[in-house]
This record gives sequence, structure tokens and C-alpha cells, in this order.
Amino acid sequence: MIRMQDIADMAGVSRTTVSNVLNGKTKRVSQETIDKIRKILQENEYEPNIGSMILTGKGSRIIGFVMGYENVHGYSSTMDPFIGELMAAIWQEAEEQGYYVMLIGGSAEKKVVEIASKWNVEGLILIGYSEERYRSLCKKLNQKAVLVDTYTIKEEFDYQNVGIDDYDGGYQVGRYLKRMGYPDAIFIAEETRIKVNEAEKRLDSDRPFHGLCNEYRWNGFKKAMEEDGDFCSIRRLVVVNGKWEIRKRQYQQLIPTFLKVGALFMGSDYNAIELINFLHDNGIKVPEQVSIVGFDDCMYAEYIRPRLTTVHQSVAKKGQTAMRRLIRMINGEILTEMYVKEPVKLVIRDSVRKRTGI
Amino acid sequence: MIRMQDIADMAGVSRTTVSNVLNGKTKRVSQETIDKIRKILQENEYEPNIGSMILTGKGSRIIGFVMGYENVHGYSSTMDPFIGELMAAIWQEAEEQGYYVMLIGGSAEKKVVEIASKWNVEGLILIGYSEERYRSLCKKLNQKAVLVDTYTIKEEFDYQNVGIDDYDGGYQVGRYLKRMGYPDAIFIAEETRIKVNEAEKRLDSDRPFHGLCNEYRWNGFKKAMEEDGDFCSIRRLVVVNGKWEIRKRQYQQLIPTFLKVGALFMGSDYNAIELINFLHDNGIKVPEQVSIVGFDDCMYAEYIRPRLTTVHQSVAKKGQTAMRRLIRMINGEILTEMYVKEPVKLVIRDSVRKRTGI
DNA sequence: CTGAAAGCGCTTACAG
DNA sequence: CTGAAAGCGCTTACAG
Repeated sequence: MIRMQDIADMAGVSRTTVSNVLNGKTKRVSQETIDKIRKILQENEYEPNIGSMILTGKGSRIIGFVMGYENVHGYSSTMDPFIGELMAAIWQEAEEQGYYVMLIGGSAEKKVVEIASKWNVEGLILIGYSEERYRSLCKKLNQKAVLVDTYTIKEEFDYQNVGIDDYDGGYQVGRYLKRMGYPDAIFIAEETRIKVNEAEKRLDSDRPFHGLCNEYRWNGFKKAMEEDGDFCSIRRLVVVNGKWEIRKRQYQQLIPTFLKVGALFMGSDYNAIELINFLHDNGIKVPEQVSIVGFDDCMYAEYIRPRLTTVHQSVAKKGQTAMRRLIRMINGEILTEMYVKEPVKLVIRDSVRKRTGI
Repeated sequence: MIRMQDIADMAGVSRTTVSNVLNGKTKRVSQETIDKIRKILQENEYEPNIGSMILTGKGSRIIGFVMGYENVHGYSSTMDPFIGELMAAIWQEAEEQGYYVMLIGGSAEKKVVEIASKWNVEGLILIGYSEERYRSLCKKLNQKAVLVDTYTIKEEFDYQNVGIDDYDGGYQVGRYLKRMGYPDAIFIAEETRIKVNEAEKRLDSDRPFHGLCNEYRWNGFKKAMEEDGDFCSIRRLVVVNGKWEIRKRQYQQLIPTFLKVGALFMGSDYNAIELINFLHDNGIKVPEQVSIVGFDDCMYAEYIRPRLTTVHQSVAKKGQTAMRRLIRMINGEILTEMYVKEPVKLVIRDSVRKRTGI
């Protein structure tokens, strides 16, 4: 391992000067010296010793990847293909830019603070955090951070968030379903509960997805549905329970509605697939009797029969964007745009059939 | 942050003594002093500064998680639910034991060596490595390591590997299918290619899965099939191509065989689900006409219709075991058992139907 | 414009 | 049995 001292020796200067060049404290160094040192640095592929960096309180080049949730639909969230893909993208981008990624379990705030300070982490990427939890964490920890998919109930984002264009996704589905002959299609999504100070709080009932992705999706959907002067009632926004046992019963009762409207826009692929199976088990055919559109384009979407028509989002792109923005912040840049929306695209497969002769 | 100096001050001794106690160089310290220092250490929850540890060449408490493969079936391997779950288990176990996990992209050997030495990593967990690649890595890097699911072509393992009891899994399936009335069931698995020095090498044709998991699965399956004095020909081991386009054609040609034998044991859930869909698309009903058993019990297994009967393995347990063993090695223990097999269990769902009246 | 010196928190011969 | 001192590789006032 080549040390700063070695570089200094080669250049015939002191360590201080090398350090100054390295840290851009270049005002008080002659251009000639700078060039010489830079060249030697390059030639020798100098990399500072990590221990020293941490010890002197300088950047560790570590990015903490904080995983805020543990369970989704009863499965470990890390089984969610989403997490893995996101992590891979983040890690790859980090590597390219000379950063390292350390895993931090986000369940215990205390742990996050502990690890972040112990390792002198340069920045954090947080996933699965609610706005509330993030704010609570912020009080204890002052770190540059980019969140992924953390929506806010406020009008404006005052933290860095990377998400997708939910509104446009909903809009695309709305237009598509209308075109396919379903002007009465409904939007179905699972209720969201948010933890506030240990207690679960159900969201506002007349605005069930206040500030969350499903609100944007619904708004886009509604917009498309109303485009030709039609009206799309709020009653076409159906909120179902978070527990499968209850949800199942709700689906049961909704069957007549499903058959009548003919097409359903589900808030997630998970729910879409679950519903396809449910309908299948009840002898109802998709898409012959009911058309279904999902959201996410997860791996399963191509497995299920009928193959699922859904809104594709690039998880890898999300991870890359989050990482890139974080690094810009670390480099001292002030980002003005707080909420970056990655584009989405409707992928047409086999779960929607054109309605003829109504 | 509390430093060693602080502890020394409290105890009224020098840093050296504290360090000696901390590092177990306890011979030359009086018992009284030891006890006193230990108590103070505890009370103050002393944690050594990481930068110092790295700088002085002592343990960094970092475990490198090396991901050896990038793509499985055309998807990023990290989308494989398996990876995420494994990672979560490893990370959780690490945290409990006071270790940290750093992500290392395993594609480039050079990078692995670089990062491992730069961070003074204490050990490595490798996933998705072939035996060859691991040996190649070992030449460049001397690190304690535990591999996950890396089989060897040799008779004995000379490296630490954590896997599952593939033989028993195959055996359980064999017995089950026999009991369900399918004494002629076949085993189908995708061919495996192994990279040797940049070139892909196809495995031995008369022993297509030499040393790999599918060989164990087949052996267990065969054993069960032969239990009552029956014979199970090697011809019931069907190797299909790794490329879907080709494999599809093979399936097409095999349809009569499928219908005749009535039951198929697939080498993975992936292939099982793929085949269920293929048969579905060809108007063949599972399990009415063909029964199918998978292997892995991935998340999809419960999604697919019919729900897949398959061999369950606990990925989380695997990760935990790998981590625990690595830590024991780091602590200087010499592990005698080289290949740990986690138990597996057949999970019966709906993809196998009892054959009546043949 | 440049360098000698102190300091970050630890370990490890070595002297007592 | 215990401690003063040097060293790990870096940064940062500070003096020149």
C-alpha cells in the first residue's frame, strides 16, 4: 500500500503539501507543485488509508444503506425482489464513484445513529421509512440523506426523495382502460397505516392515501377518466383492508361490482396477482370476465397467467439516481429539486381484454 | 464517544493496561486490575474507535458479503428473493454479534481483493461462486471465508461451505411421488455450465451434474425410487438446455413423455413454474394430467396456480449458519466439519394429484 | 508558497 | 505487574 509519505518523497515535498493538494486547499500551493503531485498521485493510483480517514474525522467514503421496514405482506422485505435490485443498483453506482456501502438495519433508530457515527458515514440512503420516522431520525442524526419512496403529507418536500411518476402511471392506465372500453373501471388499493410514536394511525378516511403514492396514482387515473368530459366519482377509489383474511371477504362482496365495471386497476402487482388468483379460485376468468392492471412490473408479473399488464418502473434507475444525488450532496452541492420522479411506462400483456359490444 | 484513555483514567491505570485487558493479554495483569477494568468497560459500553482499529491493523469487525454472480435467468441476481433474504439473515446475525457487513461486488476478483485489504476485512461470505473461481480468488487473497451453496467436484470439501441437504430433498420427493402413484416420475434440471479461465465449459455428459446440487437431488430421488427393489434408470434424469428458446422446444418434444410418466420433479421452482405455465399454454392441465414438484419453496410457489408442491429450504437459516461459522473461524476456532447441510422439508400444496387406477 | 509538529485513538515492543 | 514512548497514516493550525 502506497502512503502519502511515499508520494511526498517522490515529489520532493512534505506530506502537508500532498495533503493540501488532495483536499483542494490549493490556494497556497504553486501550480507547478500541484501538477507534479497530481501526476504522481495518478501514476501510483494513490488511495488514502481508510483508518486514517476515519481517525482524522474526514470522509470514510461509506454510504449507509438503511432498511427501514422488515416485513411486507408477512414476508421479510428483503425477499421483496425490489430491495435486492435497488441495493444492487446503489452498490454498483457507489463502487463506480469510489464509495462503499454498509448495511444498516433501520428498525432501531438508535442503531442507525450508532453505526452512522461510529463509521463516520458520509451519507445515508433510506428505504422503507415513513415521513414521521425520518423526521424523528433527523433529530438525532445530522446526515446527508436521500430517501427512496418516502412520500410526504405536506405540500412540498423538504427532504430529498426519489420516487416514480405515480400520477403519470395512473394516467396511462386510465387512458388505456378507457380506450379498451372500460369507462367505469375502478382503482383498488390496500389501506395504509402509518406508525406515529409507536401507535398505528389509520389515515384520513375521506382522503385515504393522503400524500401517498396511491393518491397520485388515483389522481392520474381520475384525470384520464375525466378527459372527455366524463366524470370519475371518488366512489371508484376502493380501499381494501391490509389483512388478507378481511380483504378476501371484501373481494367476495365486490365480485358483482368487478363483473359490472369489467376492469380493475390494482395499486400493486402484489394485489393484482392476489386478486387474479382469488378470481381464478372463484371460477371467474381474467381477462375474459374481468380485466386487471397492476403496478410495479415485478418479476411475478410475467409468471402469472394471464401475464399481467402493469406499470413498469425501473428500480435500478431509482437506486442509481438516489446514489448519484447523494454523492452530489456529499460534494457540497445544494440540490434544489427535492422530489425526483423517475418515469414509468405501461406494459401491455394479457390481463386486459378489449371490451366489445356493451 | 468514550475513549480508551477515559477508561484508563477512571481505572487509574495506563492505556496500555486497558488495551492488554481488552486484547486478552492478561498474563501480566493482576486479577484485581482486570476485574476493575472490565467493570468500567461494561458500565461505559466502551467501543473501540474503528479508525484506530483499522490503522493499527487490528480487526475492523467488517464482514465482506461477496456476491459472485450477476445474472440468473436474465434477471439481476439480486432480484432473486433468495439473495435479499440471505443478506438480511447475514446482516442480522452480524449485528447481533457486533460485526458490520460491507457489500462487495464479486464480479471482479481484483475488486474483491482490493476492498478486502483496504478495509481490513475480517472475513468473507461468498455467494454465487463456483469452486474454480473461489480457488482462483484464494490465491490472491488470504481470508477466512464461508461459502454458500458452492459445491465441489472433489470427494471432500476442503473449504467451508453451507448448503442444504439436497440428497434428502430428492429422497423426500421420490418417496412422495412413489406414494402418490408415480413410480416412473422423472427428474428434470437445467444444464450447468461452469466458467473456467474465461471459457465456459459444459459438464461431463455422463455425469451432467458432477458434484453439484442436482446430482445429490437426483441421487436421493433415485434412492427413494429404488427402495422397494425397483430400478430407476439414469434415463429418468433429463437435462434441459439453459436457454429458454431451446428448452421450450425440448419441453414441446417431451410432452408425450410428461403425459406418460405423469409426474415431474423439477430441479428448481423457477423451472417448475415455467413448466406449469408452458403446459398451461399448451392446454395441458396441472395436476390433472401432469403432476409437478419444485425445489426451493420460493415466494412464487404460493402464487402460482396450482400452488406448487415443493421442497422448502430456509434461506434465513443458511445465512445465519454461514455467519455464525465465520465468526467462530474469526475467533480462531478450527472447524472440522466442512460442509454443513441445512435440513429441507417437502411442502405439499396442489400441484401433485394422486394417481388412481393406472 | 512550504514544512515541522501536534494530534486523532489505538497497539506493541520495551524498560522498569 | 505496569506505564512511557513510538508508531500506524492522515489533517490541520501554525511558523517561517
